Amino acid sequence: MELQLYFRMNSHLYLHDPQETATGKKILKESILLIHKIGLEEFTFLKLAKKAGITEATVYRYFENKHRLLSYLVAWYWTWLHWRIARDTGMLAEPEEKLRRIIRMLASPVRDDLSISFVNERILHEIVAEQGAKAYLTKHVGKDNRMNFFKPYKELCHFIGNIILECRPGYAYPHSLSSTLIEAAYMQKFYHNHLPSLTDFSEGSGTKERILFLENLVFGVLAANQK
Amino acid sequence: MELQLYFRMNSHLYLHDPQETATGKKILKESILLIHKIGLEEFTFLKLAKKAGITEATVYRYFENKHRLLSYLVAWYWTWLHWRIARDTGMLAEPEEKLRRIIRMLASPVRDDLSISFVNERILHEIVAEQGAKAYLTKHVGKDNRMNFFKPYKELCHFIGNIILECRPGYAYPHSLSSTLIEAAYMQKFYHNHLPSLTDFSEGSGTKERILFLENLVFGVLAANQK
DNA sequence: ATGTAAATTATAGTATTACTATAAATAATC
DNA sequence: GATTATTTATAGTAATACTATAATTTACAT
Repeated sequence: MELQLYFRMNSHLYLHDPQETATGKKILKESILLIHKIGLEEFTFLKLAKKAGITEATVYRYFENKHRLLSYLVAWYWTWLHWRIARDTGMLAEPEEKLRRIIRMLASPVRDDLSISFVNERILHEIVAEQGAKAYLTKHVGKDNRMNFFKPYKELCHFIGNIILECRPGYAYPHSLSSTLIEAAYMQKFYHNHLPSLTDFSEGSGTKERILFLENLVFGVLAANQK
Repeated sequence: MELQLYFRMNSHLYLHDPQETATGKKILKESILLIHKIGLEEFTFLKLAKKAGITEATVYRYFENKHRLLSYLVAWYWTWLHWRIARDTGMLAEPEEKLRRIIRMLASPVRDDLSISFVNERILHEIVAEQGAKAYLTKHVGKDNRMNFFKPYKELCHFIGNIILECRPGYAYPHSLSSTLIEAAYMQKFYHNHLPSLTDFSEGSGTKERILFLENLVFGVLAANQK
């Protein structure tokens, strides 16, 4: 029996739980590949259906529209990353050590061999980095928020915020620093790939330099806010 | 004779220079109001045309599509902000003082009485904050970049990066810190408005707190990277 | 095994969107 | 005042984002 990763998702994100059926899983798997390949704007349910060997109407039975599907995938991603971060920092004693590990995990590309589910996490990571912001940059962000679509992201942000507070009890902006850190990790990667003059990283992967920048940023701020 | 603000824009952004005709200016003015009102997803050239009292085809004579129009508006905005920042920091002696002024300008809402053009800068500022990222979060970001669509943003980023370098010659990440600062200023405002638990700001405008957070961030990093 | 209900998928359609082609009107210039 | 260039209007098309309903498959109780 194969190990399957399963996260219970907010039921308002879907019409029909895609994790429950083979067709649903195929929709998730293929939509990740297709959104990654052609981008959210070009992505349609018809193209997805053809790629997945099902009909358009079938996709509509699972997801109201492509934005909901994106929100689902993004929520799944943050849930997964949070789970991984919690797992990999749990045994560390010092909050500074935890923070260092988190920065490394935020800034590093996802390795393929970690895929133990029907989701290609490496590709999904790239989708989140390149278009994840579109999940909330909408006019209906308030409504979506009231339905708790962003809960996984918020929980990760709080998790990291608490570690920041452990490092510097009394620091006034743990959540703002946490959300800034997460955004900067993904943003700097995007900029380095596509608009490199907005960064100071040399050609190549740049992962190490990005980690150094983020460490310098976070620990610089913390050093300036001594206990 | 009325004072009119005019920036020469990258000619690849439009098919027909909207700043040259009354109809063109009307398109800019009304598109800002409409995108702000209904969001980029719901925004169509037909709706814009009806609102502006012209036909859809007329809009297409000026802009290839709505994404180009957004790119134009966003580029205009960064050009305008850069001009304002250069103007308001030029007479300041100390780089730290300049940086403080820049942070204030990035984090503060735009006041209405500054509108001396056919563009409503206050509304445009909100568009850039809420959906400006969509201008580059696309599959064709590389192509757009090669056509220099993002030059105004890059130039602002370099301008601020140079001031950071004046504060700390030898600091390794002036551009990354600059782009992170700009993004964080807008992002924290968006979060504060729509996903407040990702920040630590109290209800109300939060402008002062956002400025304090950003100052603490930037000057904390700089303090940790002593000359 | 078989009948019935429930779940799932397929087919067919509609209004809107994102354009293009071309005709008509207006303005600019000599 | 005629010619040319510019601008706008009209009319269309293929694709998109859905909805309604019919057909099929699956589930499972007897």
